[in-house]
Amino acid sequence: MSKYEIQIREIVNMQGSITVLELARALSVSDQTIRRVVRPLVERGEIAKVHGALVSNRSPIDPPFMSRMSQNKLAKIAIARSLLDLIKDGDRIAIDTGSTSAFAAQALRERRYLTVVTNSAFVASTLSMVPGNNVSMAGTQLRHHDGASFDRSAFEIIERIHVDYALLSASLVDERKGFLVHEQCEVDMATAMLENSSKTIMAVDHSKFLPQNRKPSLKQPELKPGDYLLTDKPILRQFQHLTSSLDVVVAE
Amino acid sequence: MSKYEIQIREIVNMQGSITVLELARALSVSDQTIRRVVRPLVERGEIAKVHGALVSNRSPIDPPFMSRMSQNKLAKIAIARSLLDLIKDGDRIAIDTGSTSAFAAQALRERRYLTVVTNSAFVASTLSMVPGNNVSMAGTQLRHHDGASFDRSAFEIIERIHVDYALLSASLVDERKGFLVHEQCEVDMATAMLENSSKTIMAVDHSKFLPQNRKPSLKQPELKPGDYLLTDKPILRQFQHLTSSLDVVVAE
DNA sequence: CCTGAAATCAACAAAAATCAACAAAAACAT
DNA sequence: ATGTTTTTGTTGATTTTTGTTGATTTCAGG
Repeated sequence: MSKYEIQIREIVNMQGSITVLELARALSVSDQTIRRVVRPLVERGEIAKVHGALVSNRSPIDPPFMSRMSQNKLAKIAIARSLLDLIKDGDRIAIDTGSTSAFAAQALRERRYLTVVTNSAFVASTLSMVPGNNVSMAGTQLRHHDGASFDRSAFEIIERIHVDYALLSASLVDERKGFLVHEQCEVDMATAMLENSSKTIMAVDHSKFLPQNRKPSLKQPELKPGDYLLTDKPILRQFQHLTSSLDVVVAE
Repeated sequence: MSKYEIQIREIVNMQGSITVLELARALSVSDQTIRRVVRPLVERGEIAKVHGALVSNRSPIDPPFMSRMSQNKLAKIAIARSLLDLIKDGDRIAIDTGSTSAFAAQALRERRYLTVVTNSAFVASTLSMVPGNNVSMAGTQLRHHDGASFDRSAFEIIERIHVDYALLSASLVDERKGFLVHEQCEVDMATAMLENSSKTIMAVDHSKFLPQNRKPSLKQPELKPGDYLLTDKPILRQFQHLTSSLDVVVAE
């Protein structure tokens, strides 16, 4: 059994399909290697192969449409996978909204007996289906942008439940100002989650370190020393002062 | 099976229809290639083709993972589609939990400016993504069985919002006792929705009229004259006394 | 019923993906 | 260290897919 098998299965099943070349690039190996390690997988019927690509044989229905829209799928899947090294069965976790969290929720279906509190209807729906989980949806009024709630009751519920980890994200990482998002309500929610958790996990893929068209301006709450930063490429020199006190996990 | 199949199915089902040329441009391949790879898809009946374009033959998008579990997919899709004849843009609607409602939510994505209140995280998540909708998730604690909430706050929210239609379902239709479900909390929720709506729509596929292994015993609240019954086969003689005062819609 | 525009089909050449075999590199044990 | 095993990348022959061309069919409007 090759060391890539788990990753490949994960990626194929999450994405629904991927070309051999894309996968080769994603894992930084040659296309021939992909073909080789994939062969036993398709012989065992775990995934299907067509000329040029691999397709999941799990029902084609599975991948959530949110994920399809999103950029940097592979990076986010990698980050979601590395999250599984941190979160164990039975952990309690608060999860914010956003596509990174959507992938995280997908991955966390592998875990059992989680206590989850989230303001994202998508995350809540995904994880509530797992037997043994205890899922709380925080908030009532959902915004259509991402199906998340930021009303007063959302905050009340977040503040009522103390958890082991808060899983947060950001829209942009700025060299000077740190982790930024677009809206004040997101900052407030992140603050509430952070204050009611033992540790915070900030998940940002490498694209968040690059300049963007629509620039966010609001600063996420300060992380504590020992909090985690999950990303998919090594931190560049000019950002390292932001992450020096953090446990940086680089997914690959 | 071509590597484009998943994408094509996704796009066609998502959009409802698309021309061959548009699809060719979308995937940056030639129109000829589209025609070639589409041929097996329409032969297998997965999508339909007309001169110049492809059209989805399913409800607007692939049913969710819940549906794999669920029996009678086709019946439920048919019922969901006929629901679209009742519900118009801008309507306000309360939706209960269950697989019938999951399909209904999928179908209702065609409508805009809906006000939706539901105790199902799946329904909330699905409909909150539609731009223009106003979606409220009722309840906090989700049960893993179906991602629905029946806690006190769920009832408070249902009772706070008055809607045009309550969309309810049942597990079994009994010749003598009428519409039955398994749990008291479901009856309570149905009652709350019914009391805070102008009209009630009861959606039950024909299998609910047949005897079942796991027999439910609790009676749903009484429907009002003029309420709707949506089903997929004509009502048998012995059930007609239950439906005589109702508007019966038989989907096909 | 006829006609012109658009869509489809059939066939062939070009491009891309696959496979098999070998050599280099990495991992392993002795 | 040394030799062995395993894995990986490369090369070139083979197969599959794709785009193009031109002939044929379908559709809408007179």
